[in-house]
Parts: sequence; C-alpha cells; structure tokens
Amino acid sequence: MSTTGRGLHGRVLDTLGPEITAGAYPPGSVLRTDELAQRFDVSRSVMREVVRVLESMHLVESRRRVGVTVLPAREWNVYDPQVIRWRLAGADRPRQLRSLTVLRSAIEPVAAGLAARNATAEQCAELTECALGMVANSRGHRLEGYLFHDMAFHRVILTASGNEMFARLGDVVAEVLAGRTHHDVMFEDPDPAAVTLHVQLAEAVRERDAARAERLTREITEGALQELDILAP
Amino acid sequence: MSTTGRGLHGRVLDTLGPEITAGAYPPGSVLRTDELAQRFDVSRSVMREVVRVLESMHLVESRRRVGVTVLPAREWNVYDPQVIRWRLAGADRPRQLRSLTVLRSAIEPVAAGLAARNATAEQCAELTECALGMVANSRGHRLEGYLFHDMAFHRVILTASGNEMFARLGDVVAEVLAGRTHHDVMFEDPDPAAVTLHVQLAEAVRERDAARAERLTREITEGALQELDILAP
DNA sequence: CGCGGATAAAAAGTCAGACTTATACGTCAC
DNA sequence: GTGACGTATAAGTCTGACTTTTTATCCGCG
Repeated sequence: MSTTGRGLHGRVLDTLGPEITAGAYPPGSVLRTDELAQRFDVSRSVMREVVRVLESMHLVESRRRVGVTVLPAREWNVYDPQVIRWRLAGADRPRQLRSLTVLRSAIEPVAAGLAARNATAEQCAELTECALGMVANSRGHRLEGYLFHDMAFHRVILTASGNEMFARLGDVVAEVLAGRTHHDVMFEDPDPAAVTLHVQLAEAVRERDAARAERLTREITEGALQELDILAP
Repeated sequence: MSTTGRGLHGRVLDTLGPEITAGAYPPGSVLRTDELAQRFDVSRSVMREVVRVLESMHLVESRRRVGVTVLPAREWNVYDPQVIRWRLAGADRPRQLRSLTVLRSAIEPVAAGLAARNATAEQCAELTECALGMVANSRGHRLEGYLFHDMAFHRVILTASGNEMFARLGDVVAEVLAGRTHHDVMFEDPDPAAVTLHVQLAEAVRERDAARAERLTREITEGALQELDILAP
C-alpha cells in the first residue's frame, strides 16, 4: 500500500512529507537539515536526499545560509501521486477529494469520447467485463467487489483514450473512488442508475459512439459531483 | 528560463533528465551510480541525490545489487513540470504538444465555466485587460506581444476557476502556447476569430454566464486542436 | 543430468568528518 | 541614512570506509 517503503530515506519521507502537506509547518517556516537529521536519527547524507525529493515536489526550497523553507501550497506539485496520497491521508482530505472530483468531471467525458474512437477489441471486452462485475456486486453490501470493478472500469477508459496524460490519471481516479467508498458515506448499495450508466457506456464504446460515450460519462461524473454537494452547472 | 540551475546537483539533472526522457536509454537499461558520478565528474553523494530525484519522478528505479534501472515511459510522472519541459525540449515534442493540447481541450472549458462563477472583480478586470492586449497585438506581426497576453489570459481563467488542480496547469498551458508560437507554424498574424472569442469569453465571465463561457472556451480549444490536425468530435 | 543450498561478489545504502561556498546580517565609517 | 566590509551560518561538496541486500555462481547431492 505505502509506496516509498524501501530504504531509510523512504521512511523519513513518509513522515516528513505528510507533515508538510498537512500544514504542520506554515509557509515560510524554516527547517534545518542538521536538526532534521538529528530528529529522525539519520545521517545528513540521507536527510539531504529527502530534502532534494521534497524540493523536486516544490514542497520546500533549500537556500544557502537560510535553510529549508516550506513553500505555500500554491507552489506544490499537486499532480504528484505521492503528494496526492499524502494529502488524501491528511486533514484536508474532503477538500482534496472535491478538487479531484471536479478534475474527473472535466477529464473523463473527453477521455471516454476518445476511447470510443481508439479502444482495441481487447479493451472493449475488458470494459464489458468490468461493467458486468459492477452489476454482479451492486446488491447485498458487496461494496469491495463493486469498488474493484469500478476502479478497473475507469482505468480502462482512461487508458483506452490513447492519451498518456489521461492514462496517468488512472491511479488518481482509483484513489478517489476508493476514498469515497471507504471514508465517506456509502453504507448502502450503489445507485442503480449509476450502474446502468456504466453498462451503457461500455456499450457505447463498443459501438464506437463517441458522442454518446461522452454524454454518458458526463452523467456519471455529475452524479459524483452531486454526492459531494458540488453545484452542477 | 531553466529551472534547476542552482547547484552542482541541478546541472547534472539538467543533462541526465532530458537524456532519459528523450529515450536515450531504452526501458530496462541499467545505469550505475559510480559510473555516472565519474562521467559527470561529481561525487557519489551528489549523484545519489540526482538519482533520488529521478526516482521520485518515476523515470528510474534504484535497486540494490542491480543498479539504476530506466523505467518505461508509461511509468513517468508526466505531470511533473520538469518532466514536461524536458520532453518539450526533446525529440517527441510534437507528440507531447498534441497530448497537452487534448488535455487543454478537456480542462479549460470546465475551468472557464467555474471562473464565470468564482472570478473576483479584480480577475475580471485582468481578463479584459489581457483580451485588449491580444486585440492590440493581433496585427502587424507582433507575435511576442500577442503571446504574452494570451498566456496571461489563460492563466487567469485557470486560477479564477478556484480549483487548485486547474490552477496548477497554468504553466503547462503557457508552455504549450509558447511552443506553438515559437517552434511551429505561426508566421502570420493570429486568427481574428480566435481573438474575438477571447474578447467574448472575458465578457461572459464578467457577466457570470457560465454556460456561454464554457461554450466559447470549447470553441477556442477546438481551434487549437485543428491547428495540430487532431480530429474534432 | 538436474536441483538446492552454501558462498561470493557486486552495487546500492549508510555513516562520519572535514572542507568549501554563498549569503544574510550586523558593524563601522562616511 | 547609506554604503562598503567582515563575519557567522547553514547548505553544498568530497572522500573513504563500512553495511546490507540481492543476485549469480559453484559445488555436492540426489
């Protein structure tokens, strides 16, 4: 589940990264490499590597004679999967989930339209398989099984679009879907209407109906927006 | 212009990063830290920091007893601004430009719709100012001036949307616009229709007409797609 | 001939300490 | 008050030794 796991350096990162993204240090705060090394009981070499990684994520900035300065959230690389995970695990999780759901609502319809044009026969088959899996798990509190197929479904759509930028959002969408199922309200079985929409979407892609695929996906994502009480246009 | 500039570590990164994203080492290639350190004439400490950063971008993977393995492009963090710049500077620039333009066509209309709801009075003013600047530079080969206001315009839209994920794409869009003006065909003055659309968009946002703002932006981005010969739905 | 376990080698990982360099800040002269 | 100068500070760099993990090889046994 955790990503960096390996290495002493990764363990420090897994503590310090979430602290920063959680806002434990207000923007402009100054950390010193030596102090951090002492706190985590690692050598400066390791600490410097950690700082370099945080710097490449634009979470901090390292300057001579000053120290390691924490940057304002506006500067962060919010598309870095690591940063996304850290923020989703932190306090402003709801806020983050909203941002990402709005992003989904912009991306996925277009991706679905492209998928209808570019999907391979194999991808079409995967898609219908996932949709069937969703149907099969849509009743009787089989939330985990439903989630599994839901994540796979959207990942296939994004990949089949043929656009690498879209494909790379597969993990993010999966994270959002998982978050919705696990942490937020979702005690009951999923909305039957949503299930039907997914089945129809798989159908539309198979039949190369780009316009319909886009329209159906827009309905799906608007449902997701409404769940989070985000006003739909 | 260049980003990492500072530090010995940054200079090595500015050479090795572009090499990898350009595909100089096929996926699965193995690099050794010591050899790299020798090649760039830096100490292993510095080289290790470089490798750590590349690893956080998912360009490479470092494993004990094996070395530093180059990962397939599918794994790369393609939203990392650094990676985007490296790829735009490399050989598959056209491909990259297409991916990003498709991304724009998905994001910007939604962002414009949100901007119409959320933009502050100040942002509305900036928007009209940018649009006027575009008009003023739309004739007589004043491409640089036009580009400047065009970049600013889209940046304001993305920021005014109020969604941090959208806002963070400001740099990317700017890069795409700059790329179009500088490297690709754009000898003549910009399309008058596009200029008009921008003026109308600023108007729509000012008047809080979200639907119209979205529709106008869709027209703008479809124009961008057509310029690159990407089929529009 | 093939298989499994001991063994060795290779590369990253870690650490400690000394040295260099840039730079913010205070001081002093004007 | 302003400007030049010196100093303290924290990051940056280098070196060399040691540890750890993982892979490949080799050998003996079935």
